[in-house]
Amino acid sequence: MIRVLVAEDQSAVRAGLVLILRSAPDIEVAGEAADGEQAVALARELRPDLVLMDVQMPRLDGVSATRRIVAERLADVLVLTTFDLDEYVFGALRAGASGFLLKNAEARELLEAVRTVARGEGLISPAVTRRLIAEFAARPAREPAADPSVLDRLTRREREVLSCLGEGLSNAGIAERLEMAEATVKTHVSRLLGKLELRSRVQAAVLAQELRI
Amino acid sequence: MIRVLVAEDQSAVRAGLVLILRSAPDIEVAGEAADGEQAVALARELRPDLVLMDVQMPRLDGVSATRRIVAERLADVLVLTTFDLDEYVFGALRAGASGFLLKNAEARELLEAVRTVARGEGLISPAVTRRLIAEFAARPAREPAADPSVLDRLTRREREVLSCLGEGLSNAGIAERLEMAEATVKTHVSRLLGKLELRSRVQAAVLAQELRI
DNA sequence: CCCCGGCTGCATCCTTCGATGTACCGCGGG
DNA sequence: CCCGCGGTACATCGAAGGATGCAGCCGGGG
Repeated sequence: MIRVLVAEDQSAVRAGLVLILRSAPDIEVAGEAADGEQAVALARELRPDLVLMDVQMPRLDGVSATRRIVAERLADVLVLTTFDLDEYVFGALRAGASGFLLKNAEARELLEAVRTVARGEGLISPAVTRRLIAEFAARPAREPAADPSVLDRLTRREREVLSCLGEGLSNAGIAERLEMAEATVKTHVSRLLGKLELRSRVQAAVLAQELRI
Repeated sequence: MIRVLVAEDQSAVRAGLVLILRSAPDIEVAGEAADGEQAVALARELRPDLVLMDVQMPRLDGVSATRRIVAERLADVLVLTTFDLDEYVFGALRAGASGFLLKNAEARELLEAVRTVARGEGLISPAVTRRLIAEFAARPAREPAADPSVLDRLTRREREVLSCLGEGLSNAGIAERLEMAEATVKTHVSRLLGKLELRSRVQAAVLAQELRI
């Protein structure tokens, strides 16, 4: 039995969703929420298998609610919306939603979507899948250019200094942050430049950026 | 009528796919290819609506073939594979595939997938959708942190210098690249630092990185 | 026409950076 | 024990960077 929490502010729509869900023998409506805050609260309380989440809701929008629920690992989230705006789709998926369905979906599709997500799989409305693919393809592949293994050659202190360099700090700034003399900072900078085969702190900063540190 | 080109090296599997496709009244098998090279050549010749593409094929693999077909805008590509390895999935999607289906799909699902892609929508096997979402979410959101509008305040020359800074070049290096005296480079660096409210070239380099310039 | 303001270019001066030499500490092996 | 080695720390000095002042150049008004 799949226990579902329905989060949708328009009561008529919510009633419709509940009706559809109840029509399935393997699905049970565990609760109903009329806004995002309630959705999070009820998810904590009821621990459903899945939350059917509308995007547009008062108090706390569906995307934010999704983020919280996923962060606390309370349940999987299937996001439901009328509009297939990119910001909704990408926002919801980045928030950790397991699926994204448009409201114009058939009742049958909705039930199938619930079962799919409950199985631990993912589901995207066909109409938005192509844009997701496009967006995905557009993003540059995680550049293997920046090789984290080079960091192994650095000592802990040197890594700390490199991190500071990535923030654009001056030697004086680093000295203050790491509580050492500026002269010492220079030593570390010099050594890490040598180990990484760089010629200036600027290149080190760029590298730190690429390595996200 | 949807015209489909089937690209699959194992003849038995290919025959099975053709049989399934022929069973649908709205789908026509326009041709069959036994490797990637053939697939590209036949796509050029037959101009099908859609190519059903296996990943593992001799001579030219399915991902590369997909890349070519999409680059030439010959047809949409629905990639088919036995294994849902990340490299296949992400590779195929980045190559421009419109859909990705596992071979364990039912005949009905296959036909539905063909129709979906032919409609211009996208389709991903549920089993791999979740990983696509995860991968998508893992990629850093195009950070709005770095605001491209600040660049409007810079002159063309200053933007060129900023770009060089982003590569970690020294003033001397920039002078050579842009063919001006080092003293002039310093002027531009100084001015752009002021306009961007930064305090060192390192911060400018970091900013240039974030803006991807 | 001339003037003005912004862009571009260069030179001067002081600050910061980076290379180098040295010293201290802790640790493992001869 | 003493030595060597790697990590950390600091001082010194030449080199690079950054601020500032100033000059030519162009385009739009007055």
